[in-house]
Amino acid sequence: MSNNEKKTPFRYDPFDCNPQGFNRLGYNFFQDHHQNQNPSMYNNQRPSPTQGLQGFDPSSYSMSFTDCLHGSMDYNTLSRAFDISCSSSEVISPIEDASNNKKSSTVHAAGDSAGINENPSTPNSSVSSSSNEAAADEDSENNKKDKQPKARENGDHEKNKKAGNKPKKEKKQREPRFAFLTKSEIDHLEDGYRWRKYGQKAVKNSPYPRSYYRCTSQKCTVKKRVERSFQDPTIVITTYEGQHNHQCPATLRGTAAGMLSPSLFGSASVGPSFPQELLTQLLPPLTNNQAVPPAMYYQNLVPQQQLQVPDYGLLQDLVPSFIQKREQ
DNA sequence: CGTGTTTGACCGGCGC
DNA sequence: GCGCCGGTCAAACACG
Repeated sequence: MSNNEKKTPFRYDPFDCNPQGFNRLGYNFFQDHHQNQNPSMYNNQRPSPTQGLQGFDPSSYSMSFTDCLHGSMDYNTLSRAFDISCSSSEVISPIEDASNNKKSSTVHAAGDSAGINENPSTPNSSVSSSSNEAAADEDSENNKKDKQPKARENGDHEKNKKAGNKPKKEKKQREPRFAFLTKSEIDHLEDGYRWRKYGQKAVKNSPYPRSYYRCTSQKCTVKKRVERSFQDPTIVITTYEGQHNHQCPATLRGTAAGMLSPSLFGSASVGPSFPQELLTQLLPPLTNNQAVPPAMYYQNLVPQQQLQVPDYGLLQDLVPSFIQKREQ
């Protein structure tokens, strides 16, 4: 119910461009890379609690992220940018897709710390992750269930599920996913797009349910999941899947999103006026098949001091994998 | 009436 | 084979 927004005092006002508005939300991001198929990455060394955004210099990202904004980078490039960034900031870390396989879902979702227990906490308040199925994990991913019944997504889903028609496992490329950890009291954050909730499920080992949203725009298959970290209820985990193939409604309306010029993403301009909710509006339309993790924007925009999550297993689970990837 | 939410049922993968 | 679980569907419902 969109009433969540009404309830929370932290409701973001897109027009509120003051720094405080920005600071209301602490966030970071994690990237759930599908290419990281090695489950062990979750279990291995964890970054020290002092790692994370410490020393993170947003300005170092400006180039890459600006490019991202313009959709001029491919995912590999982005990844490289991430790696570079990581090397200097130790912030970003690719992680397995949070939901494409059970392993990872247990990881980031709430609570099932099974498999990834001890994790030095990261000082960051938020983490984001993205996954790019197209990138590298075809094998395992494709063999796994394609939860989103392809047929359904394509429209002819009518009675398929009942009919039990199994059009054999066709290779399915899943949409890239980008997850965000947001410190917010709002469950469903405004991001400029319109979403329709199509499901809600209880999350194992978590008192907080997970909500499933789908972009209401026709032919836009973007979905997002929203759940709350059970370890730190103030953290909302939003996972986007896919990219919008249309303009952001808010942008079209000439709202705040329209004010957000990509140039503002320059390091110097990383304005406090960029609330998390708006960031996704800046995502370029699906002009190519590259994944452009909004997370990067977040990363670029979020001053580390805003990241203030004290404890959250989620992040702990997510960040380490980044580190490892970087070290590979 | 259009739009969005709720919620139980269903599907399919996975582990045992 | 069975149960668990994540994800989705779709009817019913709520709301403006």
